[in-house]
Amino acid sequence: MRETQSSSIADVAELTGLSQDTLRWYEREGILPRVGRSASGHRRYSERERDLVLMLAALRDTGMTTEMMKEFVALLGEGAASHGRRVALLERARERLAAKRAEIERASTALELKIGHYEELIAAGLDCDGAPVAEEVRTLQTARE
Amino acid sequence: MRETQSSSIADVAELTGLSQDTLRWYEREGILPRVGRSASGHRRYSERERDLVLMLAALRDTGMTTEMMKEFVALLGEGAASHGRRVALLERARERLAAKRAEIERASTALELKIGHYEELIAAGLDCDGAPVAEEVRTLQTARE
DNA sequence: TCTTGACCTGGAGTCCACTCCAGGGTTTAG
DNA sequence: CTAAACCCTGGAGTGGACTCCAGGTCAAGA
Repeated sequence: MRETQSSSIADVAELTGLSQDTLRWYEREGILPRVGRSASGHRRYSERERDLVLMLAALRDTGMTTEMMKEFVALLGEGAASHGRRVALLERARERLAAKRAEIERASTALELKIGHYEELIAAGLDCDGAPVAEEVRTLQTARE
Repeated sequence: MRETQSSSIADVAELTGLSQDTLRWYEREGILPRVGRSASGHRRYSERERDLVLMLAALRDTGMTTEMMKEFVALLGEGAASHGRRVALLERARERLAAKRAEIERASTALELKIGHYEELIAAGLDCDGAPVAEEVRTLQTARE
């Protein structure tokens, strides 16, 4: 039986949804360890390497920074003893996410208030200073572009 | 009675939480219309201008882009007839926010799964391939740094 | 008078995560 | 033999929203 097939960068890009440029850039930045090359110097991804890229794509999609991804890959190299530190890293990512969520919720509330404010003004036929709005202006108010 | 006091850029920065550099940059980019100047060329913000900056700071905090802020200020100049278009702009901001929220929720779910995965492995005393982990390694697993 | 401090302008630099490009090699189909 | 695909490297460019800086003006205080 032949060894597990290796894939080209195009295959891995397709598989993971990362662009070829991104794959090359991850390698240059040391986020992804150097991938094997064919005789002609083209990247050939082994199954292990493919799986690693898939995991990195998943971590990226959790909003992790590339710096954290790099740390995570380093921990993978340390085996099972680093499980605790991996969890800690993931929890840092969770905290980042929680902060972003809080930020969004806050912004959302503020925005709804502001939208409500304008809708009230329009409904009441008033301008921002509380003065009534002329009829011919009111017909313009529902225009959206 | 004297006219309402004008403020220095330092005051307005303090009031709005925007940096002096940001205030100057908003003006340069045309997000904020040119502010009045004193005889010596220093910015003097009138009450109206202060309120406008406060509003911009609030819009910024809703995650609006500076481009949208610029549009919004332009609509302010058109008076009550632009209320509808202002609402439309705010609704665009709302959609951006909704998209970001969806993104975060998705990321959050993925992250919880991943954290759960590692916690299970540690609890079960297994490494990623399902092989048992040696006792002396297990004591390292709870280490977080 | 000298210094300090607040402010001015225009331009350059920063961060992040890519993305694009020039210039070159190799492999495959016709 | 040649053209088209595919890939390589190192370096430069992008976008958004600032942030920093050099070099200069101006007013008030010791």
